Amino acid sequence: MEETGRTTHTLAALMELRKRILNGDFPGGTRLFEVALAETLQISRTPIREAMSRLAEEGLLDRLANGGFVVRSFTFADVLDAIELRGVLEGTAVRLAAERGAPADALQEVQDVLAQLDACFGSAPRDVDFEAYSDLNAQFHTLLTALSGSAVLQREIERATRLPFASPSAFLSGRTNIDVFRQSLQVAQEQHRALVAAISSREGTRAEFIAREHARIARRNLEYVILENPDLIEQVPGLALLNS
Amino acid sequence: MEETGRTTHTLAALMELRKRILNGDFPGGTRLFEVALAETLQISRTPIREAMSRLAEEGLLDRLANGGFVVRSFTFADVLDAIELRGVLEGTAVRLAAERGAPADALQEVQDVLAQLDACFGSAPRDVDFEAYSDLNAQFHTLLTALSGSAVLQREIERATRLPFASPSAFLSGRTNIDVFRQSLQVAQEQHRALVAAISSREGTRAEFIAREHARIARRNLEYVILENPDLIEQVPGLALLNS
DNA sequence: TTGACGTCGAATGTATACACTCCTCGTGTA
DNA sequence: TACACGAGGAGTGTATACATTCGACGTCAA
Repeated sequence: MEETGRTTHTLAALMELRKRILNGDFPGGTRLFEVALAETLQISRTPIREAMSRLAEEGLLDRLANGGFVVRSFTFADVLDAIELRGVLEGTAVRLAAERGAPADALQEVQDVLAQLDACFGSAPRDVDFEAYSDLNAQFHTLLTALSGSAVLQREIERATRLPFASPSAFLSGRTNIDVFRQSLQVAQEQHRALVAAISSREGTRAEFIAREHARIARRNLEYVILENPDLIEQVPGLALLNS
Repeated sequence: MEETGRTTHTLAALMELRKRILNGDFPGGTRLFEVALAETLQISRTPIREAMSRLAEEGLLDRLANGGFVVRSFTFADVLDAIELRGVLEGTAVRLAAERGAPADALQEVQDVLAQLDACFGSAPRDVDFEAYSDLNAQFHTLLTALSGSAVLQREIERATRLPFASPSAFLSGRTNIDVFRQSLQVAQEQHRALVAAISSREGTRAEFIAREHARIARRNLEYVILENPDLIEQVPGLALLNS
């Protein structure tokens, strides 16, 4: 993230507002007022404006026609669509990587992360180091998109992936104990391997297909988990902003 | 566009800066300073900041780590990638439209625009009403993406389409007299028809394929036109910001 | 010569006062 | 009752002064 640098009021407000939005303190459609937030956070309107502007960039806020911001409304269908979108974009990235030919050293780097991911799995099917897996998985996907050689695509993927819940594993893995979810990680890892293999052998179409399936499984898992445990929406910070 | 409303200094600065950037007044990599621009435009720093913030949203400016903005660098390869990306996204939209089944009235609306597009073509191969075609074409693509039924996807498509030159016909058609370009419009219109037909008959895979081919032709045309007429980069406003 | 250190300045961060706009609500009149 | 009009207030737009930060540059000493 970029907000590890200097601590300014703008960054503090940005993080605080993002936290509150994802936490569900402001339901979708809520209008945010500069003056009110300035009082709440004990700072002036200026950094509040700046922070809201950046949250609009991130897609968490919408600008109103005549000034002001409202919290963006996300439905459950939106979340599923975001995952599908991510699959399409990553699919394009790996297709391009295969078609254009990824540099050997970059490919090796991906292989290394892949091996590290393997190390997260223990002997039992449900024995997985979630914490490590999450981080490595994010790293894996980042390196993968970089293989495409398209700065434009990479940038848009980063954007789309930041949409709430575009990567369900990132926020579900550490917080739930649902078996179906744990076991799906084994499947995911299989796909990771197949993906890298397809890129290496320059099979663009196949790589794209696998990436899409990969996202589709993530999508289906989230769908399943939520439908089986509707109370998760209240429990998991970040899911609380859902409208429906 | 949204900037037809009330005329504020922020909007004035936004439009002026965007114009200058696209015009090539600020080459990619140029850092923009608040004070300097405030003096130039005879307004205070506040609306300048606001305008730059929005230009960062649009993807024309990049934020620097410790504050400030630089003009984003676009290479010719970036432009081609942006077109490819647009093809992928629109492809996804029409696939979803076909798979999920688009509402009949919305589909009819698309058919209407399709017919209007037909009316832009005269009897001779090169006899095309560019002005009308451009507007209708943009409208056609907008309606098409709306058929997907995915608000998230539609939003990201609008974003990606706003990237400079993601829709080459929009800025080339009215300004050039290149024959190959004129005739390609006939091909494009063929694809439009096939696209709508595929959606109507619920052939998602086929619809997606056509949309991608559609963008690929746009890409190839732009590539061809620019390589044959490198001086266009200087002549056409908006192309001037290219770095290489 | 090179490196550490301190000063200065340029540029952004922040606070705040004031201006403007739009919406709401009440009042008046037909 | 219905509608036009106008005042008031809520909220954002804008200007500006001041604070803060970071980097450039020069100085000094090893």
